[in-house]
Amino acid sequence: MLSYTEENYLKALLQLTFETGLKEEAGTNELAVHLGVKPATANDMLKKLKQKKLVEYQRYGKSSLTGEGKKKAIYIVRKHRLWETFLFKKLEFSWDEVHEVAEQLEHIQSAKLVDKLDEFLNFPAFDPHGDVIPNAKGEMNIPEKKTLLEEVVGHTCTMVGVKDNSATFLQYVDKLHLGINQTFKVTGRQAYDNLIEIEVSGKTFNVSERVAENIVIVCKDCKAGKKNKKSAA
Amino acid sequence: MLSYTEENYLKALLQLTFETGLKEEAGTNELAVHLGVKPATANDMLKKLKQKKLVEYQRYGKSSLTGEGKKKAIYIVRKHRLWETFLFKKLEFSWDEVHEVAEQLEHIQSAKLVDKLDEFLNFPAFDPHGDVIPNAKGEMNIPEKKTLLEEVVGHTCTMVGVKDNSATFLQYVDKLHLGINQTFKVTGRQAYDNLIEIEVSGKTFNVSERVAENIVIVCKDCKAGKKNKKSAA
DNA sequence: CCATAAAGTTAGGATACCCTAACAAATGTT
DNA sequence: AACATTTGTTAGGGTATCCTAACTTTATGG
Repeated sequence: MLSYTEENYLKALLQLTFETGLKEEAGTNELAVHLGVKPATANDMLKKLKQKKLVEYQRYGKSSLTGEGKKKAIYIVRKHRLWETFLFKKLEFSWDEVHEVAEQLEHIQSAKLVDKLDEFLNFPAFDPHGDVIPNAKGEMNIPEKKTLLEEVVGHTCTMVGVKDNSATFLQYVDKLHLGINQTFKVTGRQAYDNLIEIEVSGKTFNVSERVAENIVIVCKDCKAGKKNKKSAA
Repeated sequence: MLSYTEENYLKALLQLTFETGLKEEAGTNELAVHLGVKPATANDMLKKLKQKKLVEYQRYGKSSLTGEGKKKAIYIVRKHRLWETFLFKKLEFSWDEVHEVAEQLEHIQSAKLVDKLDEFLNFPAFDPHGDVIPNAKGEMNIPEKKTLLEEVVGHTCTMVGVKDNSATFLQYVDKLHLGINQTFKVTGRQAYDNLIEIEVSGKTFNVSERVAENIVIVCKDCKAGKKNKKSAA
């Protein structure tokens, strides 16, 4: 059983490496800054987590998660994002309020709770910020985000966010039967006025370029982004 | 801000005094046993909580909560029982599984979360164990429990539990449109066969004595039980 | 290629919570 | 009332997490 604090270090390492994308390792200072502690403190914990075989660490070197450490970190992220989704969808929290509370909820220990929550929310793929929710197997594909404007005709995509947060825009989005986690198909493009034709749960709409460039989506039909399975080293 | 541990001590004191009913004070050893720690540890904490003016404590004396301490303890109980209700009603946990997880969830800090959860659950009055959930004002009336068999005709009562946990019985209860937190009225009693007539959300049913003695209720029309408001000393 | 800056480490100390062991007060028994 | 038992307290120590300050290693750049 990991402590609250140990879990936070694992999550931080995940965010500094795989999630941020480019790097595979993180420095001690960098980690300390991320967690709001002093380098000396982070150093202590790195040694402890190395003991537990959750982190790869060597004196004066960069650190990274082991397979096991990564698996645990992804599980914490899964819980965090499921709770964010719960707060947003069921308890009417706004997207900017969910993070703080989810930081606490992510440490609740109960496998059954996580599974049931996932089911209760209907197995959401993205959280209210448009970030991927790792599935029950610990798989977390990070698809590339783009706007609807950039999507290819014929592809099916999922809305994960908006660029315009105004009430007017959000109401319009709602009218188009769109919303976070809503999956739909781009069925065509009008040659004359460039309107984008989409099919959302059986209904067809035409969307202007102005609107399309403010809708953030991911597309599984396009080349997949980085694949971050728990098994990846 | 109270620590996780401090909160547990306050809750324990509440349970050993007001909740259990008879006593107004608790001893150091008693408290230690309740929390699974040694008396020396409980002693340290009592001194600390006295400093914070949450507990009344004197060397070699019994301890009790101050008004402020009691208010905080009741709030923790409120959170605990709301989470139990959530797990039971929304996530299909059984009544005996909810406690352990709620022990963790009760420490989550977010006033908005508590309010929204309460609303989401439709302001339940009782948790899955039939215990009263303190309301948003910190009021916690502890009504006397009895069986439906003992209820007076004309009174309105709320089901808070069952004595028989068999599937057969629970299904029957369901058929009568009854369940935890369901409020209904006892409208009559058939002189001939002693069946009890109740009115549940507009529908009328006749219940046998056999069934009635297995349904635990509380009645607000009968003399109220102990009233434990946060303001009580 | 060496001096300085940046990054990382160690030692020693603080606090929160828990323990054991020895001691002190209160209670109960006759 | 005197002693035994129960109850409560203190002193001293352990672990986890954090800190500061002094130090070492690595990286940088003239």
